[in-house]
Amino acid sequence: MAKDKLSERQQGMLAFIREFTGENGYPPTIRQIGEAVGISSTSVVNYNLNKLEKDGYLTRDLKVSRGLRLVGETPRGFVKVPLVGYIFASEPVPVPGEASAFAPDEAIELTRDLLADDQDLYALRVRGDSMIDAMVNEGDIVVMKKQAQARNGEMVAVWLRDKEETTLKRFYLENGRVRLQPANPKMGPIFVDPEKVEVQGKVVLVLRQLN
Amino acid sequence: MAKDKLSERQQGMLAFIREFTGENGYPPTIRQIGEAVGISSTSVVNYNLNKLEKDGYLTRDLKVSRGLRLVGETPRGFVKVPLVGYIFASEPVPVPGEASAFAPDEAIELTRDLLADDQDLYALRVRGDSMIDAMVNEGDIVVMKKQAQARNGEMVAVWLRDKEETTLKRFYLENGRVRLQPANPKMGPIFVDPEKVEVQGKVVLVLRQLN
DNA sequence: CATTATACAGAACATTCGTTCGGAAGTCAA
DNA sequence: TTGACTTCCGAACGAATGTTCTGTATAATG
Repeated sequence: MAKDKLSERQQGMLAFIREFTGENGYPPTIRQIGEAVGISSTSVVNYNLNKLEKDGYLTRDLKVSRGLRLVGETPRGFVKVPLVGYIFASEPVPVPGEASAFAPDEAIELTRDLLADDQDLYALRVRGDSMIDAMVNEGDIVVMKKQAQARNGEMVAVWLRDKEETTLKRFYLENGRVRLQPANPKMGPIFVDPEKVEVQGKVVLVLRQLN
Repeated sequence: MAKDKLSERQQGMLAFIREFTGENGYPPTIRQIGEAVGISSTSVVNYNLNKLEKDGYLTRDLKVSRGLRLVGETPRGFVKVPLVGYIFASEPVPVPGEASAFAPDEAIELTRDLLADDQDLYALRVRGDSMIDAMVNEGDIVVMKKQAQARNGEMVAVWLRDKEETTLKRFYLENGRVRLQPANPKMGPIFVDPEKVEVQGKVVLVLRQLN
């Protein structure tokens, strides 16, 4: 609660805890903190840690070695999504084989709060500019969730049998036909016979890195 | 190195370590691991940990409490980017004030490998569909790096003084004039007097979450 | 059969590590 | 001044925790 400014020592402690934890994968002990910031007595470190906790900068688990956690650093929720290939209009999208749970030459790491769900995900790099109507372009990465069915309104990757083409669209089944709505609101939908549509997966995230 | 398959116990240990660490921010003790997977003797846990280390599944720091680290389990690279507002065509983009280092009602967390740089970043939510030519749309999130100058080829947010409009384009200064190139390759560039262009920041990442 | 390696248990041991206590020095207000 | 409060130190205590040792059972090997 005390909204006092932190003492230099306390700032140093926070900085050290952050750095140490990042480097070692576990937090430092009281004695390590003391040594780092130049405190000879463990009780003083303890004293300041309690203060920092009261001020809301960290959480302590009493009686537990290294029982520290910086608040805000918390979530620690990662998802590693294998980058399994490319997506472009003229081919069906690759779907990672069941068996090959692991062979990802590459993977991207995302924080879990970017995703609603973290099961059955895989990522594809967009190749070519044939998907501009889906607002994705060469180099973008689309994160897909493996599923063969789509619910209305979901953005899915579909393979159009007769056109022999992959496309990313919002999916609507209505009046016995499938309406595929481009992401770009300035473009109109296309209508397809449900028999001719193969849902390859649902798009859950699009990433575009600029450099 | 032993490429034997892991015993069920060892898999359980790895899973527990991963879960515990994710939940608490620090790894479990030997005894906690033992309890979790049903091993009564600390020596047996130790034994299996050594085996797992030899097989390359984790790293141990001897003599150190909770001195465990799962390999491949992320170098813990987070970046917390404050979500400071909205971007739309009819207003200049907000730039977080120098002083207000903290006031982010919201923030998004990204893994560091998504970004080339992690300094001076902030995020904006796209409002409206007036930026479709930049391949971003309502609801998308753009991550910006604060900078007032652009180098050729960079994707920047610029404020066009005479049009009174914000736009996202690739920036090229050539022959004394500025060429602004839309992300959408099917659209042509616009040319502007350098005096009329205010660079508000560089776009480093575009995120689109679908739900 | 004897030998070796693996996987485990239990107990004891040795540190590491969090906690507590008495006290000292400084600041601030009554 | 006195008294409270804060910040610090040093030392000691006890619990938490990693390590080691002895021993057993099993399977594979020759």
